[in-house]
Amino acid sequence: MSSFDESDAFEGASLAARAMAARPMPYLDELNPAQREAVEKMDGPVLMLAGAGTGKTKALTARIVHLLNTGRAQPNEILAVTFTNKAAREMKNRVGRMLGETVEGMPWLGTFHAICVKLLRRHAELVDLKSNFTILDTDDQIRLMKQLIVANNIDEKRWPARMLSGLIDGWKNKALTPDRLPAADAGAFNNRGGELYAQYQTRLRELNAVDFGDLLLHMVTIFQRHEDILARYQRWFKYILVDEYQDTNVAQYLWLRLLAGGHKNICCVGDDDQSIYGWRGAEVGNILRFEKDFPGAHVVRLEQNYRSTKHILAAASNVIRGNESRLGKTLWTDRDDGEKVRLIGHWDGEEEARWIGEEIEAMQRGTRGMRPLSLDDMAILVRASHQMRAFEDRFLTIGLPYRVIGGPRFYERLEIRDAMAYFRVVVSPDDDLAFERIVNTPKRGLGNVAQQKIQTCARANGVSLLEGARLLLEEKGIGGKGAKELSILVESLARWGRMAGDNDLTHMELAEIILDESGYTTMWQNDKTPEAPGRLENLKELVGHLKEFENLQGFLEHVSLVMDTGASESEEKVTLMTLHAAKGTEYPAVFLPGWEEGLFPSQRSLDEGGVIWNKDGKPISKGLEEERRLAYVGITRAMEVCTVSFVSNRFIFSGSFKGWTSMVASRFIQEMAGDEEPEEHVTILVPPSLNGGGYGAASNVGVSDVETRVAQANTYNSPGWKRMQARSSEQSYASPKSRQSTIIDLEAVSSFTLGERVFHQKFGYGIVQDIEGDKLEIAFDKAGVKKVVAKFISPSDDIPF
DNA sequence: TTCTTACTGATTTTT
DNA sequence: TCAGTAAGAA
Repeated sequence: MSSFDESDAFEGASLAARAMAARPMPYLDELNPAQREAVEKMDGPVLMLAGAGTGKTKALTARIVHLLNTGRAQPNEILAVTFTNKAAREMKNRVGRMLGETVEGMPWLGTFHAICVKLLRRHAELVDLKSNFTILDTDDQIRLMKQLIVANNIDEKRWPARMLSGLIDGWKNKALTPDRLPAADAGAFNNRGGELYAQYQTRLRELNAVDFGDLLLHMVTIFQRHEDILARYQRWFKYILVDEYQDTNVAQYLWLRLLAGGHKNICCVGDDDQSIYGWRGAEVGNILRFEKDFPGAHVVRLEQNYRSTKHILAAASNVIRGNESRLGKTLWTDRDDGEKVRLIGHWDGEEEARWIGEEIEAMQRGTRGMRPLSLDDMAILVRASHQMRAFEDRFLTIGLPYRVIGGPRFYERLEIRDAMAYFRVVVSPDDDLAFERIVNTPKRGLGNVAQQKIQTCARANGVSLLEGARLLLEEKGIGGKGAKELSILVESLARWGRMAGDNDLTHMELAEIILDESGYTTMWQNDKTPEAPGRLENLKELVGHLKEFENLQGFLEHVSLVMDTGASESEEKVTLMTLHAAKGTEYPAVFLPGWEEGLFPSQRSLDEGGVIWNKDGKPISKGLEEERRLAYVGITRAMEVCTVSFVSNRFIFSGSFKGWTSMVASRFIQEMAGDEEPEEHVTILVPPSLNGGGYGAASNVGVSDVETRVAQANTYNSPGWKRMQARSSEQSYASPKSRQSTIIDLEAVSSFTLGERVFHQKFGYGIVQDIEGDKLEIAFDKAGVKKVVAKFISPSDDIPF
């Protein structure tokens, strides 16, 4: 693939345009009438209401290609915004594929944030920043706020930094600057909210830093205050396209409206029924109001679904019909009826996980005449991430490979953030937050007291922390081993800084030198915790990623905006993720567990979601409607088989309460079946371990029922399970002694020998590699090498199932 | 200063 | 359950 710079892009596109114009435009022929309409209506405001699976990305990319081919705009005159890097990447690729080129020439296709960074770097001085400002992530943000809270003598236990961060984020999402904050909001956070917000903004400016919310907010401010600049961009961006419009917040909305204010050539694509980020500041109102905001808007509905079978679509439509605030679409498909949505009730979460595990294995083999599915074709979508644990436990036990989407990402890990903080200080010595993070990591004997002194010294002289530390050392304001270590660190940082300018040294070599000489690598090598090897592994991987960048600076810039590595795995795996993370994906087989009142819809969304009134004055719960959209998103991920399940008993941890709670099936289950013909699209499955049972029985279990079920469903009555229980209590007795004597220690684990095959409840089967006191090092078949306490291990012939 | 133990509190999450 | 933190002990 060849790349071309912006001046070449002009030639390339017009050549392509002429070549394309000479024959029918093939990309138009592949579109259905609605999609085609959305592509060909190029001027003026267009709202593309694209239901789930209706080929929205296809239409959007075809529109871009069409704009280019018809010569309406050059690649760099089109502004195309998405929410995620993934979406941006995909669109770039697809446009590129259609044009037969990588589209290096579309510099303004990206996320809101990425585009705003680019713009803000050009105009930083207008909001009192330098153009090399740093972008703080959530972690830095919270640490900064914590400092402010402490400095203001506020009890950080009653008023946690996380809470303040949530408030300020919320205000920024609503485009509220400190001076425009309504009194009611300013009074939040123990009456200090507004004040702290203003202080926080001042601190950011002092640090020459912005947070994610600022990227948008600063640009809105600039556009509002400087008409000439706004006008320039209004003219420059001839066409604007917005993906996932239902997810835009107020700040993004204002930003778009300002930019589109001139020609109004804006095309927004979205689906009000898939708006699930209200809690994060997204305003469904933006999409519902589009026609008012842009009078004369052309609305196109994409309603033909290419993804799911008729039954699945019908069940999804039944659910979403329960919502009042929607624009209304009716999805249809010319695919087969397919299989009905399957519904199954279980006794408890463990049984649910076990059943799904077995079902997945069955589908892999190919059941009931259905084609065998790959594990990659199956996904389990849960409401809250803690629900994943039950499945992970089960899958590890049976050795079913799975992948978790979401969760802590690479660049959020402790060791990665530490390493990057080192890089940050080297690249920009003024980065106080990064300096703070690494000054005593690894331990250098620089505790609170010493760090306080550095702070004071820096502030007194009006310099950065690093500079302050240097001055402090000169003045001999600090002694002992801390002083020695600190001077080593200060010198090293200066040395690495000089090395960064050295052309003979690659930035990867520099990174390794920094990590080694700072003692950071050694710190993890000496660490005995089981995570340490993984962390070292991650550090290696980090250095590997550097290869793709020209220098450390470029790398850091990229990482602050793109938090995923985009690494793909090759092995076949079942996917486990939250419903939120599932938006935009599709799988032949989808499992939707945990459909119970209080869990899904979640209690909190019902309590806190707020209420709005419909035109008849009837109250409708915003929270419930969003949950319902989530249910809709879940069902519509399925292409061929959709399995919904719920349990009658769940172990709940909520606040101080901990214990078994009996659950009631989610209202969405009833809604899914529809009113008129209950079982037209839904079929009820009976758990294999039960005779009778079924829907009603499992959702409302009486006491006598409970007892019989325990007897039937409980595999734990097996001798193996009992022996394991006995063993674990026996050895927890033994472990206190093990602290005193190694000899007794060995006795406690003497039932295991090197090379013995054993079983662990969470990690499954493995081989004992090493015995160290009451800890065993075991090479697990599926979970890798781990150190485990002996009491959690049983000989493998002792397994309970 | 650092290691240990006790306590708390718990959706959803991208940039 | 589990992680993250706060207070207390060595």
